[in-house]
Amino acid sequence: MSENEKLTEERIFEAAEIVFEEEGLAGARMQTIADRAGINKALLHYYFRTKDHLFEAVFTKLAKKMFMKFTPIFEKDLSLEEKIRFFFREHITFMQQNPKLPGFILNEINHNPQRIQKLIKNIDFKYLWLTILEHHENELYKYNLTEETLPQILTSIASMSVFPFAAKGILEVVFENLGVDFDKYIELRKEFAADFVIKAITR
Amino acid sequence: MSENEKLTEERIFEAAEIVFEEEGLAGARMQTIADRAGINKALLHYYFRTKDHLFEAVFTKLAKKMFMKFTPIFEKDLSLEEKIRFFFREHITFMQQNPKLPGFILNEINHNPQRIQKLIKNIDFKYLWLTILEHHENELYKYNLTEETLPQILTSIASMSVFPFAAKGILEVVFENLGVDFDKYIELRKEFAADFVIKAITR
DNA sequence: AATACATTTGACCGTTTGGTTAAACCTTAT
DNA sequence: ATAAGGTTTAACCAAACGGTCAAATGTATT
Repeated sequence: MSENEKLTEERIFEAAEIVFEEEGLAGARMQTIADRAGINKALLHYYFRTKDHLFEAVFTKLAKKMFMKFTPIFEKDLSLEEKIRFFFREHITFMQQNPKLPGFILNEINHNPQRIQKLIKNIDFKYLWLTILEHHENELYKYNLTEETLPQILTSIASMSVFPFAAKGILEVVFENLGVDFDKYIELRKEFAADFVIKAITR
Repeated sequence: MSENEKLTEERIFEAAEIVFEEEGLAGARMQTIADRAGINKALLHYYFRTKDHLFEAVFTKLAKKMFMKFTPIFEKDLSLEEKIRFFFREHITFMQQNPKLPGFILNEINHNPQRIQKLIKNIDFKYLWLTILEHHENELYKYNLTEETLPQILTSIASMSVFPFAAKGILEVVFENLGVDFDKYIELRKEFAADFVIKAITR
């Protein structure tokens, strides 16, 4: 019963993750999710009252899954360069396993920015910056890292890893034309992106 | 009459551009487009038979508008460094005027990759590479530019300019927390991105 | 075995959606 | 003036959609 319940709710949730990720909130159909979970459509509403409830649950979990991959880097005891290399390796590997996640999250946030607000509103970015200051005080000059350059540098790092997946649909077509394999390109990117960024920010 | 026809069709098309760009194919409603164009819904189907027809027309125009901004750089008579600076200035300025375009196009292509195929299938990327070889033969070594690094470098350039707009919804919330203004960040990015890339690829 | 309660289903409901139709309207050519 | 043909509209349609309901089924408690 409680065993079975977990199973059913889990099956629904997993089906919803796949369908929402593929079709988006507007494109997803409750019937499709029910079919994929192998259950009646009414049972969907028994566990998650409305489509919005179900989507909210799925989105929150997936968004956290995504952003959680960003923060732990700040806490590691590594040099800045090692942190950058570590980030690209870990983050790109994670996206290899969830290639549709970046596009899904970016799109849904653009369609409804309030959704992300409550997820990251309680993160204190100023504190994060102070942590960097503290841990890497002697490296700041070497990398020309100031409070002013920080937004540019951080978004550059994020873009280098996220963009290839957010633009996967285009890149695969372009690469085919060039005889380049997308998966190999991604594998190479783990190191290329790290080299690229470190070279760019080192004085 | 023919004057009026142009006007009506144009009004519909412009309304459709806005609605599709904001809501996406799945989220857009024909009624919303009709309202925005100030006409009857039936008139929509008189000019563009189906929703898919209308979307196809809008998407093709917008996608071309976007990709057209990429190609002319190859033909300019500038040094590689000047080309990179020129690209970021022009491309980011274009996106400032169409901030929702990148997210829209990326998302729709991910949801239906065939759509982009016929748009860029006839572009010969190998030829583009040969053009670069020819125009910048003596600069290739300086920038460590080879047929193998080209995909990594080109996607890095694209990501540096496109990502901030594709992730606008997230960045605006994060920046608010940091006391950073998105528009000022974008203005600064035109030069930062160029410096960043040139520094990264110069030996 | 009987009660109570949670789970699952098929049938159903009201609304929204993309799309159609027949008639009204407008413009132009004769 | 009127016939002809393109343009615009209100009313309508069938299908798809999110959501509900009462009944059926399963499960644990006494």
